[in-house]
Amino acid sequence: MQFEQPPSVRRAPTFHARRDADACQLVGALLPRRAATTRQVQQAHARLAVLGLATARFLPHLLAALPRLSHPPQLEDASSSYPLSLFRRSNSSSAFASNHLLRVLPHPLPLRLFPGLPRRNPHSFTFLLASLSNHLGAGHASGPASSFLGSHVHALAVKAGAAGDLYVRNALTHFYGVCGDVVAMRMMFDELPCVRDVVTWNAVLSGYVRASMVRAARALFEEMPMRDEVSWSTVIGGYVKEGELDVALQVFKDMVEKGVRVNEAAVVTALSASAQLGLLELGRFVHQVVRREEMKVSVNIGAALVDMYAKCGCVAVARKVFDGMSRRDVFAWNAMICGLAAHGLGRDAVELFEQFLADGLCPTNITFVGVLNACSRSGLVAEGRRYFKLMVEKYNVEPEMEHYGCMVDLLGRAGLVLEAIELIEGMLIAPDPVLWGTVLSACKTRGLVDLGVKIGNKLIELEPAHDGHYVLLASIYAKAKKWDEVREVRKLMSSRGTSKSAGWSLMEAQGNVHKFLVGDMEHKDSVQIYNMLGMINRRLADAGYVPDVSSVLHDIGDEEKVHAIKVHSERLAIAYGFIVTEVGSPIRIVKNLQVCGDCHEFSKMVTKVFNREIIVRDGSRFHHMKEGRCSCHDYW
DNA sequence: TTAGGGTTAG
Repeated sequence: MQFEQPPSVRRAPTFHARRDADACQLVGALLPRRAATTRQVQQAHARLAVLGLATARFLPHLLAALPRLSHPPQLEDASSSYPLSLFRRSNSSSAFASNHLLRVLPHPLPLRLFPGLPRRNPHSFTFLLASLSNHLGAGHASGPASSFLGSHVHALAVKAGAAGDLYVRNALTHFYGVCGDVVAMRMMFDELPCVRDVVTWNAVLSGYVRASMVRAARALFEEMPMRDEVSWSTVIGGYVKEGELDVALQVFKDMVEKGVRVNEAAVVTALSASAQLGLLELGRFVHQVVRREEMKVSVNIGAALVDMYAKCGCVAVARKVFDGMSRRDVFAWNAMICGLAAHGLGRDAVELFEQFLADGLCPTNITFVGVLNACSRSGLVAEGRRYFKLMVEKYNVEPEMEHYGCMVDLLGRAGLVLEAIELIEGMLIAPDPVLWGTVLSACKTRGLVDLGVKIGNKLIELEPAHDGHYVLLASIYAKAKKWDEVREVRKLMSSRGTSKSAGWSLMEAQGNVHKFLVGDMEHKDSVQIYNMLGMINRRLADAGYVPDVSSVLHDIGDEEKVHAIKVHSERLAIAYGFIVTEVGSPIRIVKNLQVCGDCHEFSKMVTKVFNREIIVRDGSRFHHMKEGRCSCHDYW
């Protein structure tokens, strides 16, 4: 890209930068304060040219302001080869331009260019290592080969006398951590204890977290002579990564209580933990911290809030946060689209997706998971087919197992079971048995006993340790009232040593989380809970509710089946909700498994008879029950 | 110049 100067400007008095700092300041004044885009840097370049300042002294500062390229430069593409042209026209007597070229170019160019760079300094190793770490951290192959690359750079640094530099050592420590080479990382760390700062400690901490060694990370965290907000957020992120969500939130609370400045990463990870738990009070606590600390609701925090509110049952609040965001990235859109889908608001999700496309944004594989899931939940067959085609043909997104999962579910639920089977059989990748499980589930809802039995037996043969297959097959038999067969399946299941995983329900009340199991007598208020449940049952019976026992798999008499159903964890949670929540406020429950057919009927009836709203998050979706109806339209 | 984070079907 050439910047010709008009003659009138060429005669204008020229600004002479006495020092590099002046040049840096002037270029800085032409750019946004943070994270400029290539386009913005080019605009600043044009203005410099107009001022007659597009010189070797100024250009390196433009290079320094450029974002990293994600693809190797193409010479015919002005914006991607722009860093190279800036570099060529820069002052080659300093390492500054070389270092920023290393930062901007994607792997493997920095590694290739490094030996031939006209000027280098100890910092150059840091830039090179950061480029390698970024590449590996973005999910590209790591392991012994990459670690070897690190030792190669390490050797070069030793030869250049830069290996003692704190920044270089930190970058090396981080690099080994990214490769997963914990031993090499630890050697770097242990070698020169005198050359350490908080970044060194944080690099090791993150190495342990990456290697899923959260215990080692915690031990190191306790041992650290200095900590900053990055140390805290790394530990919180580590616990979230390992699924220790309650510990993650406890560490976040400690961070707040100790008065450590809460940063964006800590908030985002704590929100993610609350979202995964589905516990609204915890999520609200994190949101309150954001407000109290007067933190800016950035794009990342906004997206995390949308996700949290959606996953904690407040899809309307999620939408409010989403609509109020001044800038939204694809993460925010994805969270909102997936959130609407999970709440059974398929048409809203599809509408939002259309708006997303109309705004000219590029959908990712996850956007399509969300929109296909929305179609499947709301029975939008034609739309689902159209988006699946669009995904492949227009957006070049390779269908992954998740997308097939949505499509198989979409077709199966709509009764197009044979088409679903055809789709699986025509797949280019080996189908996950889970897809057959989805078909099996469709056989159950559609009452296709023969096909279901065939697929169920095949699945049990394929994965004998998977309890879900036995459960589904048994419930297909149960629905057809074939109790002998139900007994057979259960016998087979227990002889193979598998058993239905225990279901539980959670309820938040007064800052505590209450967990219930089926027939649970552990709760301190058990007597009251069972009394309340008895009262609810009597009122429902008066209103004409008759239990449907077909979802109970035990080979016991009808009366006992009724009893087993009566004490499902969800009902205990509802009864407890009647005791501890205010009259008129909704009862929110989080379950690990899918809600059973009869509990679903029971809960709907409760909302009608007692005029209470019940919101259940089960293993995969939300049920908003009100006035005897559910947002899932009994379609789940 | 180095360290930390969010969205995913059944």
